[in-house]
Amino acid sequence: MDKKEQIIDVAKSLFSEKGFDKTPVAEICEKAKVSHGLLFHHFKNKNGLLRAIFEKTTNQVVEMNKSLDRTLRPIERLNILIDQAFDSMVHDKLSFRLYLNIMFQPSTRLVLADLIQERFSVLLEQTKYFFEELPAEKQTLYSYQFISELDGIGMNYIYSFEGYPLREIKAEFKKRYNAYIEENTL
Amino acid sequence: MDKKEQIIDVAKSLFSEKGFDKTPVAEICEKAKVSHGLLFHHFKNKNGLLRAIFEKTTNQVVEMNKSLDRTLRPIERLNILIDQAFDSMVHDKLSFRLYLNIMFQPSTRLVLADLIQERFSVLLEQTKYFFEELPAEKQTLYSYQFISELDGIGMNYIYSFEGYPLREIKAEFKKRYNAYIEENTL
Amino acid sequence: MDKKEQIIDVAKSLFSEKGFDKTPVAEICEKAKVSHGLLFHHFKNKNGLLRAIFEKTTNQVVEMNKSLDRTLRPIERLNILIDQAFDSMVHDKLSFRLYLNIMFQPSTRLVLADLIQERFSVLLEQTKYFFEELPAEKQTLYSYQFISELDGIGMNYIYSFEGYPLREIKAEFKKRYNAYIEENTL
Amino acid sequence: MDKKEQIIDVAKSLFSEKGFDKTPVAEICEKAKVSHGLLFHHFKNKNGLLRAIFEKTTNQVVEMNKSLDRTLRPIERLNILIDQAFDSMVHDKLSFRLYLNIMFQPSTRLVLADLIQERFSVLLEQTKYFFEELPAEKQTLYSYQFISELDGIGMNYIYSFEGYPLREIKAEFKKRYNAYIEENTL
DNA sequence: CATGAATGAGCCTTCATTCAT
DNA sequence: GATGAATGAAGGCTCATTCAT
Repeated sequence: MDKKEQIIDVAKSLFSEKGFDKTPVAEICEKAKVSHGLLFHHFKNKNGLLRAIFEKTTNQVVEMNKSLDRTLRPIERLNILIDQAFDSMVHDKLSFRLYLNIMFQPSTRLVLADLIQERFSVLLEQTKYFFEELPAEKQTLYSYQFISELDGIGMNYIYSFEGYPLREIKAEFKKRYNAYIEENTL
Repeated sequence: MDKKEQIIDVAKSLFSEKGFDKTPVAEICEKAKVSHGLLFHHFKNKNGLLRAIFEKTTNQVVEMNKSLDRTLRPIERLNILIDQAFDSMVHDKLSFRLYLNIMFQPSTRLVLADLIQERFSVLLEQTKYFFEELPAEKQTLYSYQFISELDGIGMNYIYSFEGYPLREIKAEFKKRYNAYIEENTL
Repeated sequence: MDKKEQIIDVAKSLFSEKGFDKTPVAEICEKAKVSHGLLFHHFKNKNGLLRAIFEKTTNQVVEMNKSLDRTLRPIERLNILIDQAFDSMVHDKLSFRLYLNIMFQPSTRLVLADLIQERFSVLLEQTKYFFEELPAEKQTLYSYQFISELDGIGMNYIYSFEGYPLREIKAEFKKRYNAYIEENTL
Repeated sequence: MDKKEQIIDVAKSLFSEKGFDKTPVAEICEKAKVSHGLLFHHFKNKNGLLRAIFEKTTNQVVEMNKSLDRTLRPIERLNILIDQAFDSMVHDKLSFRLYLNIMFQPSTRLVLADLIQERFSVLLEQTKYFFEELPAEKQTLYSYQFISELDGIGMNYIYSFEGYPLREIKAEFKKRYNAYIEENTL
């Protein structure tokens, strides 16, 4: 039982649930059954802990993307990714809430500025790759649009009061991006 | 110069810039040139101030919507609203940042729970109205989708590192929602 | 009973007795019967409190000097000052201990750098004035020497283990500086 | 490369530069490239390390004194010692700063109480020896005075803002103590 | 001799809120 | 309406020291 990993897990969960700023270090220690000192032994700061979490999550996202079978056609890979994306909205709300919390809290955003920048660049590149068969300017446009819409859907779904038509929205979403690729591929 | 209004303005600006939690009441007082006592005379507490700001903003959004000329056809009203929405992303980043900050900070979200619920309902209803000529289930679907995508575009644009293709995305967005209406209207 | 002044008094006493770094703010508050918050309401920092104390002491030293009757001859004024200086070693050990503690703790020295610089300049100027009848280079030399020796005597006396011959050293000290003036005045 | 000696050197340097209290053991370990465990293996605790340093320095001072050629006349030995003392002010500021820091920090003073007492006694005895040809009460007086003045000059020089007339002060100092001996020796 | 994970007490500081004037 | 001194709880962080390996 690696205590460092334990701290990260507990912290991620608490940050997601209560927000970074509203999570006392003391509570993390308590829940992770770890002394105060140890947390600061492994992480420079509360901020440092946040960075560690963010980096870990970025890696997971990138890995997920890399794992896509490159022998598949773009449109097939795209559909797999869309499935994964919507799946994680449903099954990994934790990560998504934390992501939203971090992104729109100026203080944390600042702390992670470089990592956010980096993650976004990677994501953008990987997304463009789905549209590789399209003209360059379309690749960029659709990528930004793809990411934006996915974010928007996620953020509305995650905190929605019942009745969010996720299934239908996903269907529509999938249909549309398939169309983008197909119409330009003819 | 109404001091109460002054407090609201300063607070809104600071909350947007630094985040609600990271804005000390003391700083609001200082910048608004008002004593601590006065602020708490006008607002029950810091949360009360936030609620006042949120309510005011909700009203403005609703007013904006109501002001749409009801003699116009839905598709025309829709296009006007889309223009307004994208315009405010560009010219009123303040409000949008504050909105995002508040929505995804569990603590503030809780404080405003009822107001958020209310604002969303109103927004959803008003949006459905654009799609009144479509079948009911489409109205709901497109409304959720419309709001989600707009949020997603806004949040990515507002915090983007240069190069966000807002103009093109807006064009695509407009084209698409026009199509939704037209194809179902035939 | 001005609470701010109360804090200063208690702090000065504690800083002197235990050293600045070893004096918890909590203890100052406790002894001054003042809340934690108030201390930080009046002083920016623990450092700010130290600066306030130092400034106040500097003013007292300067006032003491200014109060010397300017109609007296330099040599008379000098003797009065020497009396005062040795008196305060005996009766105001508090200030002297604090002074020594502050001066030789790199951290506090840094915090007070500008104030130390300033105090020293004023002291040097005022001291030179005693030797105004002497050639310029002697004025400077004797002033530095005067201050240095007084510091040295004070610091050895203040923490000495019994038996420090303060009286005799003072006599010798006085005799010598009188001689400096007289021999050059002929 | 004896690690114990290495620790002492690094610690002495850091204590001098930042002050004992403001030097974390961790930093000593880091700079000395030694683990925490090892430091506490060699020294009982941080205080123990300080004591080791102090004792070592005392020995060096005493050795310096002992090395004076006993066949020389007191006045000659005195002049050699004065040269050495002023030399070390210029070339071994490190030790002097540490000495000052330790002496006037109540906490460290307490930790070293016995060693300080001891060092002072030895120093006083050795100093008296320079004045052996004088009457007993003069021996004591001049010794205290000699030590005090030397301390005062050192502390003002070591932390002076440019322009300290060390050379002239030394000349005056030497002249005076030579005079003390000569006039009493006639 | 050597390492470094782990502990826990203690300290400075922030900040929303109250209340006498 | 208006002020600002005063409160007190809570939080982040440092650091000497121990101990299993």
